[in-house]
Amino acid sequence: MTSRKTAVRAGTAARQESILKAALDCFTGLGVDATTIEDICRESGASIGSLYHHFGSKEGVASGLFIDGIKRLNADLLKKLARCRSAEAGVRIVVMQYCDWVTKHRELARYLLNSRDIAFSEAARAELKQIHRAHIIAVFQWFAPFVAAGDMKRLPPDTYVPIISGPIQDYTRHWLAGQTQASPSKVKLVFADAAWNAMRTRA
Amino acid sequence: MTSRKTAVRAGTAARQESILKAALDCFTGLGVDATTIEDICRESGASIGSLYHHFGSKEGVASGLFIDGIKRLNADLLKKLARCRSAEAGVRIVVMQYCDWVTKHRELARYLLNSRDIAFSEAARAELKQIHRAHIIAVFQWFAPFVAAGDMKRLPPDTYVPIISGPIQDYTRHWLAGQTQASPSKVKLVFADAAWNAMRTRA
DNA sequence: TTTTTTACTAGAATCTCATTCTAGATTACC
DNA sequence: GGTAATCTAGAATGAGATTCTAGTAAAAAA
Repeated sequence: MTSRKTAVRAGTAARQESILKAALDCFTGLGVDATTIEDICRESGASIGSLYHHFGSKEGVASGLFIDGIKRLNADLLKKLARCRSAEAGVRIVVMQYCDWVTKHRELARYLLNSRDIAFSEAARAELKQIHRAHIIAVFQWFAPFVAAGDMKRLPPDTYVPIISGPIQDYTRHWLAGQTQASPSKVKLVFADAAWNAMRTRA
Repeated sequence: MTSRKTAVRAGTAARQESILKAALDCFTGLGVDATTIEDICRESGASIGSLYHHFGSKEGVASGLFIDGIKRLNADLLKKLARCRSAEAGVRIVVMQYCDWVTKHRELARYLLNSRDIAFSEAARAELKQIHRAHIIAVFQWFAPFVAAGDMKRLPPDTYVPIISGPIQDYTRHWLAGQTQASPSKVKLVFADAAWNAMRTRA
């Protein structure tokens, strides 16, 4: 296979974005199962052929939207984490930025929390796994020095994420699902405290 | 409306169970979206008409399986909780029984954790909400005396479940999704410790 | 510039299911 | 035994995802 210029055209990114945006609107309003390809085409102005050219299938649109959202969420966390200067600040920001991001991007967050990647194609799942792995490594690299210095507990590696992020994710999932609970911003300090208490080594 | 005997026939429960069992097998093996009604019929030996008579739709089968699973999970917890005699034992059993149940009923647990009730009908969602509410009330009634006695922290009511159960649920979801993590039974003590530490009032 | 290649758009035709419908079999209850 | 309901069957229908063929237009090559 000779290497080859892909020659992506000018309007392409815009068209893809318009399809993803339309898909999110439809998914939010009608539910993923109930939205048809035609709905997305109508809402985005793309033709069926165009949509299939760019995404290959309805599942391709769904996983594209999912991957795009996860990337934004992850990037936002890394940006904010980079500004922190202590283990406590880091642990707290993990909880706080999740609250803030979910509150700021409600529809997308609802979609991310309610889609289970199980329904995606093998390829999409592999990409997500790769993205997840890279993100976890980046976050762990940030925290590693603090664990080494004894500022944070040393636990089985796979337990950090559930203990720090599990509670706030569970809470926001219920909030987004429309249960009448206080908005995350009202309780985020409770969860940030809980997370830090679970991680701190000194009183 | 005059009250009226419903006259459910003898083999009915067995037939419904066979359909739910077949559905779980198909969902596990092929994924929910990819399994067809015909798949479930073939696997269960039921006809299309019979399946639709009992469940009304594919979504009806999916939500029936979900509701059935949630009921079992909840009932198992309440049974084990009733045997506990301290706040610490109660908090720990919430974590431990979740681990144990998920390990013992892997396929069903995977289905419960990966289905989002968002896709269900209004009626099914209402029933689930009702079941959830009743269960939460029962669990809170068990814990209330200990909170009143000062054995456990007093927090915003909606934060107890996320803080106690959120981490282990997050962990098991990843485990069931096939990430190469240690089985829940290997780390359940870590999560039980974390949950109790987050709730205890005395050192 | 002209030509050629390739990305991209369009939407009609196809095909895969979920669901509906009609008919008939079986069981509970009198 | 009668009869009214539950339950079983599977063919017919219809909705909608996907495919296919035919183009259009931008980029690369000439």
